[in-house]
Amino acid sequence: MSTSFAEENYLKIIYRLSEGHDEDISTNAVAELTQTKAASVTDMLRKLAEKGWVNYQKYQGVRLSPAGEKIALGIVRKHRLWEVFLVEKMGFNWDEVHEIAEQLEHIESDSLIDKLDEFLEFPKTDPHGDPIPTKNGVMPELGYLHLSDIKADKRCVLMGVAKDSAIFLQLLTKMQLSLGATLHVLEVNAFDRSISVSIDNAPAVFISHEVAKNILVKLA
Amino acid sequence: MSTSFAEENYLKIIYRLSEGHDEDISTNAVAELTQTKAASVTDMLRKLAEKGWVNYQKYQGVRLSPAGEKIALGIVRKHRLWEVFLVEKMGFNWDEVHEIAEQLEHIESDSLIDKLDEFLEFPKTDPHGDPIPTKNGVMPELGYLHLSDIKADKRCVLMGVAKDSAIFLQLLTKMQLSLGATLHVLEVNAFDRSISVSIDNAPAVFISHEVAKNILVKLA
DNA sequence: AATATTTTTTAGTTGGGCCTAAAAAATAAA
DNA sequence: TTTATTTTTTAGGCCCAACTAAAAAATATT
Repeated sequence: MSTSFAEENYLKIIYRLSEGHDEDISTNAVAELTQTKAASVTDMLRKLAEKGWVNYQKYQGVRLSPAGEKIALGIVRKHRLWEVFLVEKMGFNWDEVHEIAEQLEHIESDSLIDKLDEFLEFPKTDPHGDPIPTKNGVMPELGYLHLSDIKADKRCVLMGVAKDSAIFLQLLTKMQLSLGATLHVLEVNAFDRSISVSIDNAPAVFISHEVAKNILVKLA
Repeated sequence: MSTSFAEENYLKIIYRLSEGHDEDISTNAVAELTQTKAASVTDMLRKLAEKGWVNYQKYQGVRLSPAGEKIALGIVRKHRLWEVFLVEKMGFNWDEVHEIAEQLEHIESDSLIDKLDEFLEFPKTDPHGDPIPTKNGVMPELGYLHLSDIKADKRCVLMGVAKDSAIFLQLLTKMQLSLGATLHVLEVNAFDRSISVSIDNAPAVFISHEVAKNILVKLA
């Protein structure tokens, strides 16, 4: 069965909202991310349920069926591979690629994606450190920690971001925070939960809790 | 003003039908290429005329306005650049890229196309020898001849094809006819207008008029 | 010039995906 | 536990881009 542009977007968004927990997703949550109204979401959920891509009971929220998850993972895979292409081959910055990848993720050609994957030398993560689902629909678990959870005196490496809005990414760039940076957490400031961090051994700077929450690291 | 997927397809098809002559395009001709019915075309032509992209008077046929031509050339430019990408970078054959490029041509991002153009080292033609419109909307005139018009004893070089259906292209490949091949027309056979041609100095083979008509060459 | 044929347009529908407004269900507060 | 609030669904419409069937215009034929 073939999927429309709109259907693919819904499945992708339900997937995103489901990551990391096991509760059903509310109609309103979907409406917010799809930039539509709750009534429109209800319509679409009924259709998706009919096609067997979600489990949906009215007033009970929604979750992806195995078939729906497979489609969603395919879209995420395409999105992230295209992002790698845009940054690595086309010279875009990591804050510029999201909107373009939102379009490219709907291009339908399995052989194109296979060839793109090979051309990019089988990347494991996208430019924001997010894992790229495998061809057979498995999302690798990378198990990164949030910088906001790192204790004082620990050292770690910046592996990814938990948010890819352009203004957030631009701020990181301004602060010299890019993938692979080594971070030495010197102090956690109780007052505002900001942290003092030495980035790549430079003199320490403050990082707000809000920012630290959205930075993913692994301990060095 | 922004253009929908469907509108872009209509403009592209009207452009294609207009190339090389100065008559208005009939509703039926458009219907055939868009794979829709004449009634649907009439609807769309009215809309395109309202937006100022075509000149259309009912029962009189249609032609692109300067604004419409500019949009059409932009689509064709994207289509052909993506085809170069698919063949040169992704390793597709020239008969495999049309459908994928039909999708990619609607991706909206000027900076992406600029970067793609640069990445491909500013190609002048696509994998079928068709000229790529410039960024400012000019279609280069290459002035090739049809192989069917070449006189006996002349030598020429295969520069392009006038049709890009997969079965035609696959036949050419089977016959060792690819871009850049040198062709020596030995004889024009009056009976069926087939021609005897030596390809890259190999022993002569027959090429039907139907095939020769769709091969573009320049004299050597 | 009158008639037949072909092409094109109009009129009326359809389905996809969205909307607003109102009703119904679920949840929170008194 | 009754009432108020929030969330979700239904009902009814809208716009886009397609469709069929019938009418009208253009073109071809006799």
